[in-house]
Amino acid sequence: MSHRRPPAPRRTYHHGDLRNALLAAAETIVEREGIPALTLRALARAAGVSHAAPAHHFGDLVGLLSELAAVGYTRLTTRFAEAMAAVGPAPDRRLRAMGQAYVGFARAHPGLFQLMFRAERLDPARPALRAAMDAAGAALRNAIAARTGTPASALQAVAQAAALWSLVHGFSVLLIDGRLRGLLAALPEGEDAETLLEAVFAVTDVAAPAGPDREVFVAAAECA
Amino acid sequence: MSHRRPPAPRRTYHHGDLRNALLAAAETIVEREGIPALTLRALARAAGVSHAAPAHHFGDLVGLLSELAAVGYTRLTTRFAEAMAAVGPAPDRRLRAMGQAYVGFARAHPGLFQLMFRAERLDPARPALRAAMDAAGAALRNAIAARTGTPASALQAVAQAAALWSLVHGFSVLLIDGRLRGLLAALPEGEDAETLLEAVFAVTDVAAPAGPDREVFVAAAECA
DNA sequence: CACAACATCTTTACGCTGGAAAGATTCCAT
DNA sequence: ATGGAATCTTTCCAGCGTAAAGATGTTGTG
Repeated sequence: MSHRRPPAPRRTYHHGDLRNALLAAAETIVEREGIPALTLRALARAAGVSHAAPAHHFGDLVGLLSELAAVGYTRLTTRFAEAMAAVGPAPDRRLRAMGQAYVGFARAHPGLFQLMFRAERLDPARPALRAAMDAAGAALRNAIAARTGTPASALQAVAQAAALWSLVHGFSVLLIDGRLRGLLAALPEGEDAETLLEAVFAVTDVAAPAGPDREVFVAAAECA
Repeated sequence: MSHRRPPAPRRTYHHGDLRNALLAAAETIVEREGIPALTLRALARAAGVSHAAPAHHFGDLVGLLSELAAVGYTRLTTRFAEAMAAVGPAPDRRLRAMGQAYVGFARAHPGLFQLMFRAERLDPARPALRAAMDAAGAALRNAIAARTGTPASALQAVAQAAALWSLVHGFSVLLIDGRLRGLLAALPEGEDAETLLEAVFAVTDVAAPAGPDREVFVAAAECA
């Protein structure tokens, strides 16, 4: 089944598409045994090739991890698109759906997610990684801008973006690390991480219908 | 039974207080060269001892990293206490001060902060680490509970805690990783990460008594 | 003071890792 | 078909964590 596509950059020979096989094997290793277990040699063993074969395709370990992180970012981007398409055009719902997609991705692929933010083991200069990161970042920024509309100030616009990203990212990281176990245990019966996230959104009003009224109300409440 | 003198720790034998010397050297390595550079052998070289000496004090690498993370948590806890003591008894200000202390700690000790949340390289069963983590967590919970008062529901109470923690943690992680550089560059002249954090607090109304409008902010500040 | 038990550090050794270098195999263009 | 290039293997080296045994200074006990 070796069909040839003119612009196809992958020529199959011995193993046939070893590069993609390595990426797939790398992902299962990272999800099942964690990032430290993802070594060039372990990967080569899993793929049934010599330990030097991965280095040929990815240069070194940083190259492999960067390439794997890139597939993570593109997958996250498509997940963003799907989640937003599923809730219609309302900017509020779209932004909230994206936040849920962010956390959902982290829960579905914790190892990959952690790798995507392990800066010291990635090389952002790699074209694939940079492009994938830019795409994901652009999707996030667009959704935030669409919801914010015309902000009162540049500071507020930036703050809203930073707030939403910080919130969903922090929630994802803490949840994956099991740091929220205590809080989850304190939840009423039947509530899980997903409903907690919704409640977090409601409390922060970052991804909920907003207006200056609420802020004024809060300020007034503090006075009393 | 071992007496301990803070000013003159030269009480032990060969090297004298090698354990603390190792912890100090480990911190400088982690801050200057990152977590991957913190190896038992590099640490031994930095301390001028044989490469097996650290293993005797910490068991293995996980033990060393756990012990170092523990000093990070205790330092964070004292930073919490100092920051809250500096702003008086108002629960709002205290909570906000704690959030700022959280991010400030991450900025001051990025390597240590990252290590503290590198679950796969830590052993939470270590008494020192567990105790230090519990202390920091208790401080955080107390400050949140003091501000929340009597919440409308258990879900909301948990959500407020999760929201604040997620927000400051996510902000810290993204800031340290340089992921907020783009947003920081979009800030008005003279604004830095600190003012962005304040704006984030204002937007999320999790730890801020005021909205983004200066009038509202001033009004609320006068009330307090 | 003598001496044994102990804690601390060093030496040695083993298997694992990433990476470089060179050889072998297969594909592709000509 | 043939030369060149891409792909994979083999070999080798230094660094790593860790275990075990040896060396050295400290400390408790008579």
